[in-house]
Amino acid sequence: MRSAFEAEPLLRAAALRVTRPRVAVLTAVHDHPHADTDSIVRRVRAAIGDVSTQAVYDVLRALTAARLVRCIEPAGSVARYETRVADHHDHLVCRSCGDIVDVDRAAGEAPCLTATGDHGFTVDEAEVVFWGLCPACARLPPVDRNR
Amino acid sequence: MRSAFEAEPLLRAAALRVTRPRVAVLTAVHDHPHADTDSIVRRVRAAIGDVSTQAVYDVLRALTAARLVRCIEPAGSVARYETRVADHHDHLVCRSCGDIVDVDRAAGEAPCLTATGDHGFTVDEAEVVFWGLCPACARLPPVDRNR
DNA sequence: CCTGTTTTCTGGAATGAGTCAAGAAAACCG
DNA sequence: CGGTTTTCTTGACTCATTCCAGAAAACAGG
Repeated sequence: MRSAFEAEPLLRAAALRVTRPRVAVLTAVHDHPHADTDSIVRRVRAAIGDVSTQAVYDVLRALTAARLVRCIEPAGSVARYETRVADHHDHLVCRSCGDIVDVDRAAGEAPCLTATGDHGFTVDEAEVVFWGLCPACARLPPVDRNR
Repeated sequence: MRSAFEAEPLLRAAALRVTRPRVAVLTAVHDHPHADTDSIVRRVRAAIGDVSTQAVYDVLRALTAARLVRCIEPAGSVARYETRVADHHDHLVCRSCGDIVDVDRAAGEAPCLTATGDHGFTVDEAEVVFWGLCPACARLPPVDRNR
């Protein structure tokens, strides 16, 4: 699953050292949005051979800090990552199979729920998660992932 | 911190057996909204003596299934619980200290971000989390809880 | 291109929230 | 009061994630 995606320039632009694990992780996340750490580890190993689990965790943390990837953690799920960081989109999560898809947020309505009575908080982000069932799970008997 | 809150009738109304652990857990969650499991365990033990950790987990699951409490899991935080289940409110989370406060959602604007292009999902809930800094942390040097 | 400095990666052990399972103990029904 | 069913206890266990110390790689300067 080769992609024309070029990880190296992105890493350099972010002032991050270019290493094989980093290129592989960034590419894997780009090619498989919403993947969890474990599947990223497997894809990275398939791509460049042995890589320690720790390295992947470190890389994901570095990439997240550099805003090259974004970490999403829906309730009841492990951490997942995506490279779509430029725009502000939200997520749709299937309660049954855990599948996640992006939903564009119509431009103007960004923080449409302004925190009235914000208790003095300085709000910098409004995160929206839509919960429901994906088409496939909707027509199957309820599997009940009790969450 | 005795409260006039009566857990027993709520349990009965939900067709749940009334046990000391259940009453204690429900009361603790009511009195300390957004508490995590560990602090609930400690409060319950302070209230009624020895209770197994497992019992608290079981009770919280039962109460959640019965919709007497709601479980919230902001990214980077352990599970937290609240008894405010009737209305639909959102949460404001401090990036620094993890503190959570409720924000009322103005009536009409419920799922104001209608999932346009919903990929065929059957959406049943829109969850909104506002991220920022609480007043106390806002005026302190950045503690950086890197999440 | 070689060397030193800094950052990253390896390997292995550890942490901690949460779960599983089997039997003992309570609740509730009549 | 029994009998049934549900809940609680105990203790082992899973699994994502983190910590640590040393080895290896990347980059900057010569």
